[in-house]
Amino acid sequence: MNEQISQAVIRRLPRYYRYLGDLLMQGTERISSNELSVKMNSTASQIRQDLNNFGGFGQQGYGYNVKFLHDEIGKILGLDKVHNMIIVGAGNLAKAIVRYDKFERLGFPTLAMFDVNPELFGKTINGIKVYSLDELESFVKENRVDIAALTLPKQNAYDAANKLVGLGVKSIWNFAHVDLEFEDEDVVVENVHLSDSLMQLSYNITSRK
Amino acid sequence: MNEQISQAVIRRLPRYYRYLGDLLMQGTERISSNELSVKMNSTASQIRQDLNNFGGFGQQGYGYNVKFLHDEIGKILGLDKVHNMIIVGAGNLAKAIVRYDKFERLGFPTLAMFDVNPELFGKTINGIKVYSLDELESFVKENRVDIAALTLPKQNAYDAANKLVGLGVKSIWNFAHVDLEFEDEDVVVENVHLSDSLMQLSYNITSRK
DNA sequence: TAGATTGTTAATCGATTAACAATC
DNA sequence: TAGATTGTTAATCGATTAACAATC
Repeated sequence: MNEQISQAVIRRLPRYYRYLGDLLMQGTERISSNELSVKMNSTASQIRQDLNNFGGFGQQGYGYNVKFLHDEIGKILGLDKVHNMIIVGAGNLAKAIVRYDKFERLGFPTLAMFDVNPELFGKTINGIKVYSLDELESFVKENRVDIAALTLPKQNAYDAANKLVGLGVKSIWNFAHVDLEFEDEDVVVENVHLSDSLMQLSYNITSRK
Repeated sequence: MNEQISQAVIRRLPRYYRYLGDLLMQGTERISSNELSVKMNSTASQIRQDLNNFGGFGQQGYGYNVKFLHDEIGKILGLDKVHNMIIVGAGNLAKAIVRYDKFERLGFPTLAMFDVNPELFGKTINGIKVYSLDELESFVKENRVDIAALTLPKQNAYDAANKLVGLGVKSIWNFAHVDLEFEDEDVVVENVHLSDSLMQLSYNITSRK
């Protein structure tokens, strides 16, 4: 798999996955790109183009088998594998993530949380233990950590991120309001910048007036 | 202001705002599009194009005045105005939002939270009171509510969203994993789909292998 | 076989980058 | 005035949409 697929396409995959999951639950067996495009408010053409980046999942004259396509997109997204997660920074956002069962169900269990605040050490949130940041190194060495969610303040995010990458963690789900960059080319970063999102909303409010 | 500006541009504005804010704090007075592009890992051309959608903020031979540009982008994003916010669904994510002072500092104070759980009624989180969802109507009528953050489960999100829009709330910051659509054309929705974000990360992990 | 719908190529549209004249 | 750097037009690149032959 080497023809680099654009992030525009990747960003749409979870949405396909969600709509197909809904259809599956409703017991729908097959769907055409056109029917799906109506539901999703997109175009049949885009759907077919997107899917054909990964292979021919449909059948002429029939459309797509919902269950099969759902499974295939799941595999493309790596949802057939378990990705162990740790959360660095045990604040409110961390709590929200660790209490949100859905991530675990999707194959992203949280193994542990880390913080600098000694009052939290040893406490558990939703059954997940909070460790001292000092224990990060030994923890990462003893456990397979696929993803580190960074939910700490801007100022501490850089150091934590570098430490994590130094320890071999290859992917970071970054909630801190900074742009992380690494020398190591195969570190993957996904940013969730809530204030950027809020500002975008604000712009769209303002521009409608 | 009518030449519709693309969301691709808008999505970059908060990032400009952040970098300019950092420069401001460092005491930098002026910056050229080229210097800024190096810092931001983008292109000088893109920066100039983006900014010129809104006006000529620079000066030939000089570059951009950091403070002036920062302020102007703030105004474009509507950060010179206060946007009152309520949070519907007083779960962990709601707590994270209401405890994150930054939003208030940016001009997005939270007025109140709403939930269905009677145990929460009357409680305050970070000084913000939790009301019953039944009180939503009277609250919205008595207070100016610019933004409603939706942090409740999928199943309840539709109803809450429709109720809000029916009451005249024009913009929704949607954390529920559904796509909201409204007849009212000037309702603005900004989605934060955390699981989509996580899946995108997962894809990028998988595709690097 | 006829009808439906995909997979895929071609056309269009929009966004990014390059180039350069205008101007501070 | 000379140098720097913008604002803006033109060129390129990439993503979306349209069209249609392939095929179930």
